[in-house]
Amino acid sequence: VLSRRRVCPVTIHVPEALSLARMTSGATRTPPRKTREAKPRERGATLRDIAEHAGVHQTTASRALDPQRRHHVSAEVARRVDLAVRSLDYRINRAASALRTGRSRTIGVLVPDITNPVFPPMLRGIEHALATEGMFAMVADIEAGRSSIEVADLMRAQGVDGFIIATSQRDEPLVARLHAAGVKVVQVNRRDESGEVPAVVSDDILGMRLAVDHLVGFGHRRIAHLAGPPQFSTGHLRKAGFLQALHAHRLKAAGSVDCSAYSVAAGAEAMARLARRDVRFTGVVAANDLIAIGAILELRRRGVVVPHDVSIVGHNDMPLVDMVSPALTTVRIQHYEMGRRAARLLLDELSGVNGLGRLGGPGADPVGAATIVLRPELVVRDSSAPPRA
Amino acid sequence: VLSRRRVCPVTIHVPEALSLARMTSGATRTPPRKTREAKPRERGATLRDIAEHAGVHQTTASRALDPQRRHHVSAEVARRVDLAVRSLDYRINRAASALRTGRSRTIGVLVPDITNPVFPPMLRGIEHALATEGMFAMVADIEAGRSSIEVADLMRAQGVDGFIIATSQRDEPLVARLHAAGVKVVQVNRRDESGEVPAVVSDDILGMRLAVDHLVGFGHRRIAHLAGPPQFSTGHLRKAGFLQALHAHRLKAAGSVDCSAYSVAAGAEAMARLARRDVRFTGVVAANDLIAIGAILELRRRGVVVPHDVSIVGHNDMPLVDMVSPALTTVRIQHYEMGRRAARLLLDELSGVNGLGRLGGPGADPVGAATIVLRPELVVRDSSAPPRA
DNA sequence: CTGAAAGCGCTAACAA
DNA sequence: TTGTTAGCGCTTTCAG
Repeated sequence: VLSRRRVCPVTIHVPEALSLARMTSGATRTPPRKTREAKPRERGATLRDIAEHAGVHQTTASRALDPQRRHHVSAEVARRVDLAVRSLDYRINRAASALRTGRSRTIGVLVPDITNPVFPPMLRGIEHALATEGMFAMVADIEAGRSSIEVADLMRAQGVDGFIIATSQRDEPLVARLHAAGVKVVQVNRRDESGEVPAVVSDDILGMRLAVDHLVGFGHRRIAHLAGPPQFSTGHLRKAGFLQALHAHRLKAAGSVDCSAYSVAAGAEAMARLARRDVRFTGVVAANDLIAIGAILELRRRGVVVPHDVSIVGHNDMPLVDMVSPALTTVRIQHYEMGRRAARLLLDELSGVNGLGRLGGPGADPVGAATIVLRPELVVRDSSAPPRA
Repeated sequence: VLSRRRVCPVTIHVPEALSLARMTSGATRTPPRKTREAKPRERGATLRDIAEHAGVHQTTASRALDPQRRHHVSAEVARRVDLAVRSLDYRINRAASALRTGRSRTIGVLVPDITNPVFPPMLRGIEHALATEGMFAMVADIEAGRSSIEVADLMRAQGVDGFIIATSQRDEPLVARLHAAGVKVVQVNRRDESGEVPAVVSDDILGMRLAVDHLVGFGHRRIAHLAGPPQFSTGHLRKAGFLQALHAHRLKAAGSVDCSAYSVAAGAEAMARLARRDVRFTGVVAANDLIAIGAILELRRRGVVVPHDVSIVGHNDMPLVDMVSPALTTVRIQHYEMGRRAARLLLDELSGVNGLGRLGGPGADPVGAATIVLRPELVVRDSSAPPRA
């Protein structure tokens, strides 16, 4: 029986200093760590190794390594600990840290379709903001058929510290559920309508006003709208903004049809429906660039030339829309900045006022959730022009 | 002193069954858990709660919840455990699990620039593959100025089970370093040249042959190349493939210039350099679509019409290149599939042959690393045509 | 400023 | 098939 109890029979690729530390410590401990043996991968140096190498107690080493508490240890100790870290190639074990503190330094990000060019820059903004705090994003692409609730539950099990959600519908059960459970959530780009969960969005109403004003400025009077899916705040608000902007000019919509999705196909299909209605229009404001492109394709198919016969304005200023033919006039929104701000907002929530003052949970923020609204700008290109005389 | 030692003075939002379990257990345990008190967020039910609710031991509950070991437990117990899970809204604590097992069910993904439309579908493939195993991707966008080595080290600290790397240069210190440390790594799209680390790539040589054969088939004889950055395998191999394909037709390159990046700007700049050389060409094969578009812009600026005066073929079939003017003839590569396969390869490595047979580390796979090469296909559109007579 | 002690929630090894 | 025991590596009291 005793023969099985040897200390770490094999050691591979472990710096010498480290294995020394291990051996010395072996004696002072309860029975040697047998669990150490057949691990999936050798584990690196631990805090105990650092402590021994630096000749201090674990606790002290831990303090020396935490920027927050670093100044509670003597300069000399800090130096020795740093040295040990370097010579043993120590990396903190976040799993252990997470288990102990309940914080994983990870956040969950839910996007509806990374393939939609709107989201990559947002993701970028999110990651860059997280990186400044040494945190990471666990990204999940919620494809059709996968429940965002299930994915979020898995992420909660993983211990994410909070969520950034770009999949919100206007009535979004997931957001409500997470919020009710006291989980920190920030919405980005789209938002639910509870008003209880913070969000970072573009000013969709203003965006549509820019588009409408532009066409009206050209002299267009008969303007139609290809609306986004009404279950998203973007679709809903842009449509409202469109109508509102027309109203300000004392105009009525020449027509408006909802698209089933933000896609080229849906845009083409919607334009076909609009055309079938036999309404007259000289300008079209689309809820998004993909829809605008679909519309252009459908018009072309019908022998209508953009912008000669009909002007079209998109929304988002996706990459390459300056290269399509005709180059698309569109409303540029701040994707990267939206992502960045959303992450910052979440970080603030995690460490900030709400962190300990209240216990989180529903109603934790009686003032109402923070909402950040970013300003879009119009980018005029070739798909819009004055109407034919 | 004693007054401070009360057990959990406040309990909020905890299901009744749960708090009951807690109280009962309190007695049988060592001193009551004081650490429980001011946590960042209330923790949910634990395995111990489940065990008590189901009237079995923790270990048994654990077994019942692990699909691997579930059949080692009686059907009745399994049922009771499932019931407990549902009624207590239990979610496994992966941090604890990770600490114990050394596996986090997370993998790290490094991309050079998510904003480049090549990567989102790859990411998608990766995530979908991981999702089948309930795993997640921690994605980091390695922007200029952030060291991929540092990011990877942070991710290692987070305990990722492996890496998928899309940032490889031909001589990639990161890949070498990780591999040397016995970390599981798979490369996608680009690969290093050590040949020791598995990769999933597109057949770049074949891709260029398709492009060249297409132009030659049209009757082009003077064909130039706009090469990708030579430090990437894609840039290097596509250039080699281009030359090789020309050679097979007994032709010589009309010229070849390297681009400094895969971008529209770099493509335009390279085309300008090529034009300045005063070489004659009727066809151009670009290493990537963005470069091709940059080239088209630059040619247009110089009064050269595509495809009337010069034909251009791109590479990748990025979204929207069918909409640019002229619609781009290009080589389509399987982005989504590359990502999916890369993830599967990594998963196999993690659970498979290498998992326990060898100890990982350098030389763990004496047969040589697996490489998966996917076939590209040519997509003919409007940017290529027979040369003028 | 430093150290001792305890335990976060889980699972592997062993024993019954 | 089930239970016992121990400990993964960290941080948090609390005591000196």
